Amino acid sequence: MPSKQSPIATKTRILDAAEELFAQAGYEGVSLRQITRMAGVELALANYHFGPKSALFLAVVQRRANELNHERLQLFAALPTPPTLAGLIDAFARPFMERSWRGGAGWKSYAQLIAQVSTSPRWTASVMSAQFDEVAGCFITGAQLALPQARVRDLYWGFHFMLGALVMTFAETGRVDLLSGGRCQSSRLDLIYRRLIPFLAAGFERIAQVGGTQPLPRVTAVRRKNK
Amino acid sequence: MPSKQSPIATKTRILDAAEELFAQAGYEGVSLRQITRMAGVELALANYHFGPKSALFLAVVQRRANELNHERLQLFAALPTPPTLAGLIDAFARPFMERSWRGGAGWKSYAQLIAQVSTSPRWTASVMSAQFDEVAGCFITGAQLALPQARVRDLYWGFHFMLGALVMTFAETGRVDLLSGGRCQSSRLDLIYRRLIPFLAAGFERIAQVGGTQPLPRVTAVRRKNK
DNA sequence: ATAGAATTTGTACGCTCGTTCAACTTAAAA
DNA sequence: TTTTAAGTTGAACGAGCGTACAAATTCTAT
Repeated sequence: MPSKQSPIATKTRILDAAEELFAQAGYEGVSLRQITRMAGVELALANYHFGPKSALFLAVVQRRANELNHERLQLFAALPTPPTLAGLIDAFARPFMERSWRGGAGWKSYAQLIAQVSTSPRWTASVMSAQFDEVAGCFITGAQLALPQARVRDLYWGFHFMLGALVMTFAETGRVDLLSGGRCQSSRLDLIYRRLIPFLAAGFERIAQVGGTQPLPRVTAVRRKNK
Repeated sequence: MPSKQSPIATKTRILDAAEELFAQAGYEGVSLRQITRMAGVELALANYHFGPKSALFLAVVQRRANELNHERLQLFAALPTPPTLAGLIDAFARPFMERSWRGGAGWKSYAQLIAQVSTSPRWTASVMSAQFDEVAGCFITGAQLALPQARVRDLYWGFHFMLGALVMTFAETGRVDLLSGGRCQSSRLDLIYRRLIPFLAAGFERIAQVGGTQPLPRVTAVRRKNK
């Protein structure tokens, strides 16, 4: 006796389960059987609604990407001209951060999933760039206004470093919890955020000043001597 | 006719192949058959030399971790007292960065593998913390000397952000290449490094000053209004 | 030279994987 | 009410998976 509910309910349940499991174990680490079992639906429904596994994965990523991009653009538009650097960084980071913090378990899983996808070369072009690079371009444009003396290339690198710090935060691996003996908690995204924005703003400002011209500390020579 | 060579040569070939493939597709994304095929050895040799697949994965991570940790500690010891902040960051980042840059394909794969492992909750405690947290603790100790006015908790968060930027760089996903239209190249780790160290040093300094007390830019109010 | 240990080979087992499909049930349109 | 489409079910397919093991080979020490 097939218990037929609204097809969008079925699709949502599959997406939710896939989101959580993919975030925990990665694309190949999860089987369609695990996903449909957690979703409480039959195996074949995954294929019926989404096609092959890879398309389901893409659907999981896309579902929340649009909402994120939309709000980021809204916040960009609401900035003054020229924007402050901290305001620009906040406008980029806050939509994701706030949802991961209090948007429910789904958004938390999504953030962890994006964190893993961001560091894997095989998903970069097809998933990350395809979904997020348009808005990233807007960020760079805003950064040029906020730091007009900076060279564009340095702003790209700043964006790259910013992404790294964000991604590491989203991942919520709990490593800093272990390392600090509990003094820091990965789950307190609000406390992290208060430090993240000044950290990144200061980094951008320094990069805008010195670019790639700064001589590096000469620790290498000492290493050679000791070896 | 079994072509028997030195067993350490066999083990090395398996480790090299596993390292490269794990870096490309993750733990579950690679089969022992793929690994042994690339290594040019029989399937059963993987089990004979390393035991189950999970032990092979751990062996891949451990092989280069010891060398890294050792040199990091050497560089720490060679720093003046108190260390400069940039020197401390350099001592932590350079061993990995320099090997990933010109240490050959193996080190490059290893860096990409560590980047993926770093953002996956399931490997954090058993792999990342177990291998690298002792040296990470030394970094924090040094940071306390370099920034005596900072609260320790803020230094942990600075370390967390630094790890994120490092990991994103190691991943070499090529995303910034796409985003910048070729103006930036993920593979030019030397050029990135010149910007990474000042970026991180400035971030640490700012965090040491303001900690979590900084009020955030009030973009949220605008968002509410627009919605 | 030969015994014994270490390494390599080839094959096989049981299991899970993604995908497919015809039959069946439900909802909506005529 | 009948027709038609959409959604669901359960079973099956071939393929690849990690692991195990006895036989064959090569090295090492006596």
